Amino acid sequence: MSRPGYHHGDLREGLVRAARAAVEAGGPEAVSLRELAQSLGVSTAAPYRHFRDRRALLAAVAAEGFSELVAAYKRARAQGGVPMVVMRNTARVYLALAFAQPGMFRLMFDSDILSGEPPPSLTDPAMEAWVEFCRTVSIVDPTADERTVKRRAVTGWSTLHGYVTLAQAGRLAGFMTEPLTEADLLEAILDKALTEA
Amino acid sequence: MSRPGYHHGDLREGLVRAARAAVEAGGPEAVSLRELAQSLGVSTAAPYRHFRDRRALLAAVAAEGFSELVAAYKRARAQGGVPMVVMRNTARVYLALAFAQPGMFRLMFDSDILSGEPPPSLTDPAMEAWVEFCRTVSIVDPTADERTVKRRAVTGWSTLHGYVTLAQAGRLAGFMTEPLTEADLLEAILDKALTEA
DNA sequence: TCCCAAGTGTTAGCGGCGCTTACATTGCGC
DNA sequence: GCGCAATGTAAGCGCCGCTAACACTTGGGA
Repeated sequence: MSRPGYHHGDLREGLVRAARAAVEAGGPEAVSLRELAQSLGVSTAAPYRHFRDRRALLAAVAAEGFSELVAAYKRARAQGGVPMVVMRNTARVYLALAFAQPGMFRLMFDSDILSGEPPPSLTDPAMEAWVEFCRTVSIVDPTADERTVKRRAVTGWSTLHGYVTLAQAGRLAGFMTEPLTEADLLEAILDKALTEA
Repeated sequence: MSRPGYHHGDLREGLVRAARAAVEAGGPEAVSLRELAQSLGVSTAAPYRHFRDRRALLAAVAAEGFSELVAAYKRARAQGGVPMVVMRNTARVYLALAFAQPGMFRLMFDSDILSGEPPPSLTDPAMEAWVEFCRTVSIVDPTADERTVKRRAVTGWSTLHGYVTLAQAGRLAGFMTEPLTEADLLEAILDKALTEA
């Protein structure tokens, strides 16, 4: 972390890495440009040479998250198996992201953080994630037309997303007295959401 | 809004009202205690006589939101009709809250805003909302045991919540090219989520 | 080879924020 | 009528995002 010369070397990359660490440690709101700059041994103004503002840095981190989500979706499908198993593994990918990296998850999906039109660099991987998810949905029922696939994808993703979001916001605590396992819920949710209609 | 004397009259109530207006205008992050104090013609330290910190004020606003949600749920059920119609109207209540008062909705459900253990004043109405929702779910199928009702309620609410959250975060924009109406989605979602399993 | 322009870093500072401490005023219950 | 709790104020701390003006470094063209 020491830096001999006047220039840092690759401050941009360093900022993204540090910001990501902060996001995963304390959530998006824990990212402070001043703090990051200090921890990288750089003045508080330096980050603005590489990112227009705080949101641009967060957008870069979120873009990484979406890229990795897409990659994980592809891996789940490449792993093969009965279509319904692939679908289930894909859902598990999403749940894993949400529960293993809640900070990153919130950065990617909370509405207030990246409000306004996100930069295209974010839009692209995010859209790709939809495409990948749809592809898996279409495997479950190859006869479905595109419109139906989209509807099922939105429904299924919404269910997963809503469950995760409510859980993370603590809105299920105290209500779900019987400890339904995530696997239980996943089955209950997916078997209904994606097999018919 | 003018205040002759030294004391404000009912600063607490004024703060909640102003905060709520700010939330509905610009979202929870638009609430600044200093700004609210100034707009109420009061010093910047005055709000802290009534709320421990910013989160406590937001929690009070959120509590209002939950109370009103509960009341709306009850109204939907009191309105009567075939069970499935009641269920549908209840879902509409939730969608209406989300789309007509997006700021309040985010305040109530975004995870970062009221993180940590919420004060009991918030916990209570929030839990009541679950109870009311479950009651309506149980009407659809009165033979279901409590555990099943809870599972269906969590599933259904999750689907609604996820759809709304994704929509508000702009994560559906550009993907749903065919403009499915909300009514379409509501049917697609609810008919699957709540009628069986 | 020199030199200059682009890139990258620094210093200093503006305005805003949440929150605290110490002090001032008020008005209600005794 | 008085004393005390409730409620207000002024001032200030430390943090934040962001900007403007200036300094250093480096690489590529004359």
